[in-house]
Amino acid sequence: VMILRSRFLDARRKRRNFSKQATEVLNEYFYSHLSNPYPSEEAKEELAKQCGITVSQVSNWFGNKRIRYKKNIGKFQEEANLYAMKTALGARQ
Amino acid sequence: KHKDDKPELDPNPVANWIHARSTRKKRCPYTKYQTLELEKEFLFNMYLTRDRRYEVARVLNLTERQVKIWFQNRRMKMKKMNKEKGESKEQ
DNA sequence: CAGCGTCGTAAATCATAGGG
DNA sequence: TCCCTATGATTTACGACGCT
Repeated sequence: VMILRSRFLDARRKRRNFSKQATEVLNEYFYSHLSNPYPSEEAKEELAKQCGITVSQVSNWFGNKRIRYKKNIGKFQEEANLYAMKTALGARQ
Repeated sequence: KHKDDKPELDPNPVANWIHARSTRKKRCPYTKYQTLELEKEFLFNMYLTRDRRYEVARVLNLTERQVKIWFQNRRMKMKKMNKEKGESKEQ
C-alpha cells in the first residue's frame, strides 16, 4: 500500500550526484566559511553558476552539509583539514 | 608569527551557527490520507478561511496550527515549482 | 496588539545512487 | 545480485520579520 504510492508524484526525486568539481567548489566555500556557512542569495547564485546546478540545489547542499557536519564533526575532520590546506595553498599564490 | 596562518582551525565553529532550537516539536510525517486530504483542500483554495481550517484540522486530527503551517509550506512549494517550470522554458 | 502572510532554515525522513 | 552507506530532495515546524 505504502510502497507503490508516490512512484509518480515523487518522480522529481530522481537525482544524480553532483560532479566531483561541483562538490569541490561547494566544499571549498563551506570550509572557508566554517564560522558562518550561510551564503547570501548572490553567493548562492554564483556558486550555482560555477557548479552548473540550480540555486535551490545549492541551498539543499548547504542545508544538508551544515546539519550533517554538525551531527558528526569528527567524521568530517579529515575533509575539513584537506580543504583548509587547499585554501592555504591557494592563498599563497 | 606562525601562530594562525593556518586558515581557521576553528575550535568550535558550530557554536556560532545560531539556530539552536531546543523546545521544538519533533517532525511527525503525516499519513497518506492526511496529505491527500490537505492536497484536495489546497486544490479547492490555496488560502484557508478560519472555518475551513477548523474543519480540516478536526477531520484530519491535526491542530489548526499544523494545518495553517501546512498551507504556508504548500504555497512555498508551489511557488518553487512554478519558478523551476518557468526557468526551464525560457533560457 | 493579534494574526496570518512570506522567507530561510533545522531536523527528520525519504528514495535512490554508488560501491563493495 | 545483495546490502549498506552516502547523498540529494522533500517534508514538518519555527523564528524573524512584514502587513493590516
